Amino acid sequence: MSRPKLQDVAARAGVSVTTVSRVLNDRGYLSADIRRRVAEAVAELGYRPNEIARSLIGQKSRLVGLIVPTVADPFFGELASRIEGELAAQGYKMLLCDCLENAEREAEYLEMLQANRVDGIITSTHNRDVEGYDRADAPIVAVDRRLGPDIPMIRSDNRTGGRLATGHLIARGSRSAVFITATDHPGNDRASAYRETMREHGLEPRVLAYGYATPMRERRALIETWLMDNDADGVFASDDLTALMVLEWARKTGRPVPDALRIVGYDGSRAALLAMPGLTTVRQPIDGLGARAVQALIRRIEAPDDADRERRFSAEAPLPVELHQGWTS
Amino acid sequence: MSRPKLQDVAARAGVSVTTVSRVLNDRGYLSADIRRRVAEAVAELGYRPNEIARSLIGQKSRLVGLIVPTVADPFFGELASRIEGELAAQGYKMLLCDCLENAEREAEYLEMLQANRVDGIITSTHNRDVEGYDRADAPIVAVDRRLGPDIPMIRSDNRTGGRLATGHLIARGSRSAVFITATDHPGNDRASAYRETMREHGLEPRVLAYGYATPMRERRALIETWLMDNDADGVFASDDLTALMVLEWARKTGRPVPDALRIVGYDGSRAALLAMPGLTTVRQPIDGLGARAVQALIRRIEAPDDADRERRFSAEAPLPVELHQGWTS
DNA sequence: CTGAAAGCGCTTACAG
DNA sequence: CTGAAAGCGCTTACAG
Repeated sequence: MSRPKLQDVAARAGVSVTTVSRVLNDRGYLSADIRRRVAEAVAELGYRPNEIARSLIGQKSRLVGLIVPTVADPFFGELASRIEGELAAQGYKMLLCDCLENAEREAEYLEMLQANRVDGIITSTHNRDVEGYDRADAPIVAVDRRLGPDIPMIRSDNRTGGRLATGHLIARGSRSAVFITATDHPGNDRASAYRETMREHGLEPRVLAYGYATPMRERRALIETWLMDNDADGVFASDDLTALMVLEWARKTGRPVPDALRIVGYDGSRAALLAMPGLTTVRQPIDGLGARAVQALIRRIEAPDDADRERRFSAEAPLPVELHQGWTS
Repeated sequence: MSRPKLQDVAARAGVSVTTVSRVLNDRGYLSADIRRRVAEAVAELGYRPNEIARSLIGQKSRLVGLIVPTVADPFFGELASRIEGELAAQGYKMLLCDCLENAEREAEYLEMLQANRVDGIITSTHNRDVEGYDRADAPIVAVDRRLGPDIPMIRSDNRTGGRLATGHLIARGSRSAVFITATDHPGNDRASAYRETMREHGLEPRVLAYGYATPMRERRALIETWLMDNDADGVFASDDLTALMVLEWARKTGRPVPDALRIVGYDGSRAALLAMPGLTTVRQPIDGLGARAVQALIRRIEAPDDADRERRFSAEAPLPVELHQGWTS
């Protein structure tokens, strides 16, 4: 027999579909006898309400879309994991959209999510010029990304993170640390914090930006070439994978770490620190970012017209980061 | 104005909803004029068909559920990324279910996915005793997990992987290599390959199994204690993160790698190899696993009664693995 | 070539 | 306390 529907349950319990629906949703007064009969019929048939039909009526799907560059990256993987966990706890399901750092795909995903009537969208890519976020009709929350005045941006304290990392490198004796990042644009608080801190100590900042779209191999080649050509006694990498790449390069080329080269990463995902607890890095509160993003989104979903919200959000301080001290610095 | 529906488009184009639907789905003969008028109305209104309504009718949702331990792990993160990419290419969306290695959650997710009428499920956890897979009414495909005779198991060649790793350790001079894994059950081909290979060389196999549910810290403590108490000149870890953990322990305790301790990991995710290209490891074809899992699932979805299928599947060889040689062995 | 009507599986006023 | 009917936004026979 194919999937039982409400009608089948009703027939079996000897009541109307209305009544079954009410028992299932616990609405209105139901006699104990009816409740029992319906419950029995549900159990006997192994009935499960069709959530698609429910969504169609309720005008809400309890579905949320998550757009990330890729969950193959440990930081975004952990972020996605936390967000999904938080959503599940609140009764929401999550559609995963893995953009592979491709702006076109991101735009398509944005369309797809809306066609599937998601209740909201969390986005955490860094593609530029993605059309459609402004005219989306679902609430949106951005993680570490400025998307527009109306879209809450959840983030941790990149400025303090950048200052911590740079200040630490200098305190450990580095005079010519370089900052390695994907993109060096004005909104990159880690970059500006790095520059500020270097200048405050009378040191010359140098930023190496490899670009998001660069494939892994080229990225590695680019960074290694730069390090070969430019003397640096410290590296502040904007993510841990890059920091570990530099560490391996140092081993390969015989540069003693940390004596000749101090290395500091960024993110502090569990996977990265499990693999390499010795890495000095700035830990972002990934759990906190996920929890806050979900909370902000659900607030927007469930109270779309809350006038105070914007104000409260803009008043919220970014989440705190902390320096994890390893042996690489 | 709220979301336009088919009716609004029809009114604007001056045709019936039937006609609009046909234009949208490109069914039957439509005059060029009508096509144009409908297209215009769609564009002007920014109309997007409600996929939920479509699903309700079509009896298919083009939704697939993916159940994994957690995408915070680089292997499962990369696997999820590939699976999602492959599904998207075939016009399917993916609901992510991150179990956090919790069998209860897995059972709930299984219910939820069916209530949401997913067209199929891909599962890749290792929880035991999860009820419900046998009586699920959606096609299921398992990745590296034996779930029952009717459920295709997609996997790479664990046996060869285990032999490669163990044989390599021995060839590099190791006499007392230990195999570290989550669970050491009879179905673990890597474990049996390790044992076989050790015995073939007249060496005594030793397996350290820490258990899936063990939290990270305890896992680390357990492994480190074992290594302290038992002399081993080689480690074959069943995943790269564990191998890297051992590597860091060796550094901390001053054991020269590879001279005193040879280390081989397993999986070879891009993230792990990017972070630590020097790690010797057995690379699984993660892209291939994802592609084959999706292909198998879609075959089941679109041709549910293909009698030859089982036979073809059981005949399919596991995907090949390869040894990536780094400096840790 | 196009439209009126029924129906997908539910929920929700509205009666009684 | 319970049920008949309308409707969520679409698609699909069935007519014309």
